[in-house]
Amino acid sequence: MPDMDIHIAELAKALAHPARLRILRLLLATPGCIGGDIVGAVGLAQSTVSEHLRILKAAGVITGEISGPRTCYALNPDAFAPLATFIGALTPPEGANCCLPDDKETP
Amino acid sequence: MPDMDIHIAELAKALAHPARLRILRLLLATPGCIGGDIVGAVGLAQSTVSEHLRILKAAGVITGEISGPRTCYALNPDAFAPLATFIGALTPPEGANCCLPDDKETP
DNA sequence: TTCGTGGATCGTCGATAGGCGATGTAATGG
DNA sequence: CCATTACATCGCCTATCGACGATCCACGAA
Repeated sequence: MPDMDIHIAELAKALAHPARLRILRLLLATPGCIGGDIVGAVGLAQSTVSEHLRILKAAGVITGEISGPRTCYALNPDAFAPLATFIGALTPPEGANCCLPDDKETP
Repeated sequence: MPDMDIHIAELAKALAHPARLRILRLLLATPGCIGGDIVGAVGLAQSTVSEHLRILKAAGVITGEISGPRTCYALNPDAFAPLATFIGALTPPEGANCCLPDDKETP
């Protein structure tokens, strides 16, 4: 049943670009609703950023809600579950750190 | 510092293909050392499978050790850590499940 | 040494992704 | 009403991916 694999591969593909990772980090760091601020932050053309947003939205990892003249993007954390499960399955033995969200790394 | 993002993107790209996911599942399910059995299992040409293995090896997610006439491939679970961390960071709020690789959720 | 086997590499093809500027389209502000 | 703002979409181009057959290479066996 390669169904799941295809879906997981699509999720991974959505993450397979630095610009999209940066966009996701921005959405994570921004509580509310940012629009074209993303364009300035990633340093790419507006059309390019719009395309990346479209890809992320198509993969289901973000949502875009039109709010007046702007569009409000937000993370959809649930969408990552299949990929996270897959990666978790590959890491049974030495994944010593379990669940601790230690933020103290990268001092 | 887009260093990390580039690395994470490479990891994600390694997972961004159903054939490679299948190969990883095979390596997970196989304790020892399989060689060309992979070719038969994924249903692609030998050269194509070899290329996928090369991509996985280049991303550092598997290791290939030449053992006589064959090559022994094995998972490298540690390699997924940066990607797993990134995905984990995107899932703070409603990700009630912490670390469990329990497959019994999905209500 | 010569063979046969298991992988790796090469060359090539069509398909897709990534980037940009230009243009299209709603909704707001004057 | 028209102008502006904020995105989305459209071509167009280059670069990379994915797949294959053909070929090369290294080792063990005869």
